[in-house]
Amino acid sequence: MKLQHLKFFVAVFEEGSFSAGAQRVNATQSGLSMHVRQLEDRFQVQLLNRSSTGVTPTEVGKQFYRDAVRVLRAATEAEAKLRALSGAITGHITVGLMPTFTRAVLGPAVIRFAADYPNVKVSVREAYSGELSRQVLAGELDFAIVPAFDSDVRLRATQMGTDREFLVLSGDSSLCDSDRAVLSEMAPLNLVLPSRENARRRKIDEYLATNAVEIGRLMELDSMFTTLDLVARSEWATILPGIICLPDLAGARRRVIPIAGPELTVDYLRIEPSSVPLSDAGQAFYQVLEDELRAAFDQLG
Amino acid sequence: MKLQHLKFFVAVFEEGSFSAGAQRVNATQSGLSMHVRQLEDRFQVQLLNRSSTGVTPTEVGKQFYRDAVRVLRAATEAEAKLRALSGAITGHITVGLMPTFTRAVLGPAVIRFAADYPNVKVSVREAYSGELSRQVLAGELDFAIVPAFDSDVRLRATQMGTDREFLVLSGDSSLCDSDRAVLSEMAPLNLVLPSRENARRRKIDEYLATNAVEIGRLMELDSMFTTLDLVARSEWATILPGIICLPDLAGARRRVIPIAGPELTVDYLRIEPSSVPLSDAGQAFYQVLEDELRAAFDQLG
DNA sequence: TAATCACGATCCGATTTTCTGATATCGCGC
DNA sequence: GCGCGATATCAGAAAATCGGATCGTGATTA
Repeated sequence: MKLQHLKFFVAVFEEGSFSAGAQRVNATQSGLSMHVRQLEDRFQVQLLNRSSTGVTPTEVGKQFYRDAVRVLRAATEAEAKLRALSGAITGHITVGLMPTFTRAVLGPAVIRFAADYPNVKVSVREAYSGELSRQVLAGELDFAIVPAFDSDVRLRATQMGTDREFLVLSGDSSLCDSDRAVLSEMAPLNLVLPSRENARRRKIDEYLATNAVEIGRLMELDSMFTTLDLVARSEWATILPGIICLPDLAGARRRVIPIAGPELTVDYLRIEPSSVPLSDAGQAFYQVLEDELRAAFDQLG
Repeated sequence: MKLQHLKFFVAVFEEGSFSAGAQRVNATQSGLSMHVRQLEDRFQVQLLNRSSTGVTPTEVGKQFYRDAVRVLRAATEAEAKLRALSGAITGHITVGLMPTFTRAVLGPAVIRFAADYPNVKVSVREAYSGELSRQVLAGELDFAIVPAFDSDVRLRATQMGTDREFLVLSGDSSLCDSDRAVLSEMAPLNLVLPSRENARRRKIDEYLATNAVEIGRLMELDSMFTTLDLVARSEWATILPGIICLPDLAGARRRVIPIAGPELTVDYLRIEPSSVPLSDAGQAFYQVLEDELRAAFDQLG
């Protein structure tokens, strides 16, 4: 089995088509067909069900996909580190992160990055999404991670992952005793939320409206730490993405309950100027961030 | 970069020689030379220092080695699972484990194995090493994991890993307040140890003798659970391998202190009849065990 | 000091694998 | 029944891999 087999299979799997997969990896459709068939023949399994409209994975195919991406991830990481150690990756990158990232993801990421890429200097700016996209447009940042994307042709956006939002209460609050928070069925909440300039806020407002959630009092607070502190020691509640709740999951100061019926989610996007490609150093740092984000998701389950 | 590059590099690295590495992977010396050189050229790094007596890795080479084995491990695991899912791996295997393994490693291992290899039935027998090697010789076990190896031509042994031994005391004992236990400098200990038939015991006796450790009273107990219970609620102490201490590291009932000055270690070996090759199912189960052992080592640090 | 030995680097021809582009085939909707 | 969009198949070209022979180089030995 070669890496090529895995790479091609993953491309077909993700695109749902041999032809589309071939485009993505700059190869021919027949090449991919052969490779996947070789895998199936060698191991005597069916990975994909072919039809004239494309392909759908079998159960075995889905499981193998997970293993395949793990292998590919490890391989590209090994390559990246080697390139870094050769001193080829160097420079100074400046990235912007939404406050969510700076609590649970940034810490481990910078530690690993500093060790693996000794020749790269990193500067991190923290701000909300509007300000971040402005800075990216102004060329002040190599890239930024933002929760939502106000489409702009001058920006290129790539999806990084999807997180769930959680209801956060003080540890001794009696407002909710279930392990899923159905907001529309709860007593009117006193909510602390970020201001309307915040991209997440807009999505939350929409959710509250469409799901007929009753709100008691509303406080606007654009400081993450103050919000967390306030929630811990009062009956005020707030709504936060999963990755920022991680440190609270174990502790007792705050209770963290997934929002259900229906779920409320946040998408994390990377945005960068569409005119200039991301530097090697920037890509490397993004890789590490993404990796840590994935690790955080795994902890959330 | 291809898997072949990694496989060849790892072979050369571990054997410390191109020629020896070539033998191991059934290839020619020139082939390995080319592959490693390609890696070095492509990434502009020096991985190995060549001399006429063999090769020694550079710092970069050592780091890359770690990444390389991670990739290869992931790849072989993916292959194994695929083979398993095809239903090709089937049968009934019987393995023998020393009691150490049944506490921290066996649990996770059987859960994973049952999920990944639905067509294989596993039976586990628990016994001390002498009894286990007898059963392997009698053909009653596919393989066994034992702490030491009384060389016997009818058995093939492969090293699985090396673990440290720890001194285990009750949680409120005052016998040792350091985070390393230097036995020769401590007050005479009351020790609970397995009987002399146990292979670990022989190594412990040797250690106590050569390091002039003073022993107070000695109790022989061949039951792991009774030993743990006794230690928790009395001033008796015992000596146990790291992986069996894992569940105690967090708790307060027992204190677990690494033995130092010098270290005391255990080697885990897999033994099987040298006349018959290990079945695919047996190899698969061993892989999972090894993987969990490695995970346990990682937790020990 | 010279012969020997063990090892890695390099070269070249034979072989095998891999990739492509064209063509055949299939299933579905119209 | 026909055309569209999809995959499978095939044969030739290109590329890589492999293996044996040869050369250079240190360390060791007589």
